[in-house]
Amino acid sequence: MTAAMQLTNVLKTLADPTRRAVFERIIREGEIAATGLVQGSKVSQPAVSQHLRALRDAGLVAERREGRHIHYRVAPKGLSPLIDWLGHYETFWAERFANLERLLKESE
Amino acid sequence: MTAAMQLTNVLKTLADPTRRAVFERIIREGEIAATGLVQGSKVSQPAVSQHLRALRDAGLVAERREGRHIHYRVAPKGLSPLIDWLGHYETFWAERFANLERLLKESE
DNA sequence: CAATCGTATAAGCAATTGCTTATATATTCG
DNA sequence: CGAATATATAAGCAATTGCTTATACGATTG
Repeated sequence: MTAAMQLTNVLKTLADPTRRAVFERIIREGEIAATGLVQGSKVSQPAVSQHLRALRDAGLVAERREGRHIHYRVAPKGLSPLIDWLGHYETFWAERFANLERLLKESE
Repeated sequence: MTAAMQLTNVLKTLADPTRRAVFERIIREGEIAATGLVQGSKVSQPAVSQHLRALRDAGLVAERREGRHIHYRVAPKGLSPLIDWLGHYETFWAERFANLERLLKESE
């Protein structure tokens, strides 16, 4: 799996609004079971399950089983391909992202 | 057009590897005509043209007509929806992106 | 003007995507 | 065990996507 492919995966995964909403909800809740995500969702339980699978495959969330429930939480490193890509081209949009490269180095 | 929709557009536009390659080439070249982008591309001239349209619609590139040629260049502000979104959730992946929010404020 | 070059659009098509309903696979409880 | 709960998978389908070839448009040149 090349870096470009990982980046493609992350971008595709976040590009769907419904799936991104699931991801953002996991962020806000910190940790939440799939049931909780289904409640208040516009789509069905299988749809949510499929989105969770996509998020997991992209490395954007991690899961923790607890009895019948599976609790999902964000895996911040999953965003690395995106952050790294932005940082790689930092010099080209220098004004807006002047310090991004330095920031990335600090966070290693 | 809501912020979420703009973000979706940017993510979808960058998620295609061929289109992203076109975007990255424009970044590297600084300014380049569509002809130049077609040369060395794996896909046909119409395909490149369609990708350029998508990039322009997403606000990621700008164009400058010069005779028969149309020169494309990056529009760094097109990435704002993505940067803003990352910044908005900065507190949740605090370690890796510790200073992103401050960075964003500085670059306003 | 006609020919040519650079670019865009149209139409069609195979592949992918995101959803649904139906069903399967855990896991727990009585 | 059997029933109930939590989640995943299967199958099917309409919509979207990215490509192609063919054609149109726009600007320059002779």
